[in-house]
Amino acid sequence: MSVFFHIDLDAFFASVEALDDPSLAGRPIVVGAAPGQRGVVSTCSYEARRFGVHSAMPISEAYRLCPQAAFLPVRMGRYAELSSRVMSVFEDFTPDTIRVSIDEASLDMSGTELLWGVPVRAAEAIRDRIRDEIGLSISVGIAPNRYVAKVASGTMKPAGLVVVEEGGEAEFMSGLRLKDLWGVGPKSRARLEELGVGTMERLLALSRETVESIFGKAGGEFVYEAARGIDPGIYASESRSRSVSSETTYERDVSDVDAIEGTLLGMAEELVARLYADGTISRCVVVKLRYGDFETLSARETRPEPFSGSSDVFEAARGLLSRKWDGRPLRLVGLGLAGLDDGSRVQRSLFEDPGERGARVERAGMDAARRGLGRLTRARLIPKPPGATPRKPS
DNA sequence: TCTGGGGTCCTAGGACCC
DNA sequence: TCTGGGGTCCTAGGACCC
Repeated sequence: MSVFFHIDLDAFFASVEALDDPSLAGRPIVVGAAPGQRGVVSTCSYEARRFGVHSAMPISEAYRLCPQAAFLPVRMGRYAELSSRVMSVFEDFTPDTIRVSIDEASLDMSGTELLWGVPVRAAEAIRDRIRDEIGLSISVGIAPNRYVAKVASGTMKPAGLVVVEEGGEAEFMSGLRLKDLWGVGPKSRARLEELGVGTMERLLALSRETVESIFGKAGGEFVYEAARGIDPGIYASESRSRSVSSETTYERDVSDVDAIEGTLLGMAEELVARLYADGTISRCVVVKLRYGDFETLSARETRPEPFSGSSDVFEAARGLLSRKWDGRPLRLVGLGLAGLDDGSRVQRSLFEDPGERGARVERAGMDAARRGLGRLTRARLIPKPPGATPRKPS
């Protein structure tokens, strides 16, 4: 018999802020952009939610709804630190722990009853340890598969503990609202509603063929199975990341090409450093642009051989920018490296590449930076883009 | 003063090859 | 005049999630 736990940290970023500054406890907390800036709410405390504030809401609106809240910046490093401690508690209970994101994990607890007791007891033990040792609150969903456990964990937040017994998956799902169906977002719901399918009950009445005709083969299969509590395999893929990216929304729209290229160069260096640190390579670069009216487009280039360093990436990005950008002021610029590979097959050609010297110099710079010897920065990065300061990547 | 940033996966069309 | 079918790679865009 299979038993999976899905564990979510409640209002994680906001809870960490309250933990680190007890004077905030019980107050509305909004973590995200500063009021007055361009940006959104990243996470908010339950006290702030009572005012209608929620994740992804424009910060200006959050401020309008709840001006008395504590508005705090995202401190990703601190959250990552606590996240690791939480994950290692999970791993004390089962080595089969998948870290789904910074604030959630999926645990295979099958066959652990002799060690930890029945699932509810085990969940309580985990909850108590996270509370006593770290000071954070969790919600747990327990179910015969990872998908239903995930959905269950979200139905009684905060501090929830929801158990779905073997064989009860379909019934559990049928009692939910359409919006609780993980993987079916606003666009898909709107589509269903146009077709008169506004409830889970109506969705369950549709045949597999009908659902596939609405969402296509893959999407339809997902929705059909998910609605019945059959795990569509949401955590099946391997965890190695397939792309890295960085993007910046300017405080004011920018049309100065030097400023935009300066942003891209900084991103190229950051991304290539991450690739080196992970020992991966990429042959595909993507540039993303967003105009003032929110029109968003992207351009990409795939090469036969991996990029040899950040100048290589930057030059490709510059080419894509000149090809795609029409000169209107940009709200956002982004850079990504896709199709990541561990490089084992192409390692030789990478080292024989003429750009290799540059790459080696760059790696030396990164190593030096890690040893605290300071970082070699290209002159281009030093002057600030006039008229617009890119927000610090966090 | 509306609308972040970092990811994943899917689709659809075109190029190209056999 | 009509004109295969499959497979792979690539590109651009979009939906979704945290």
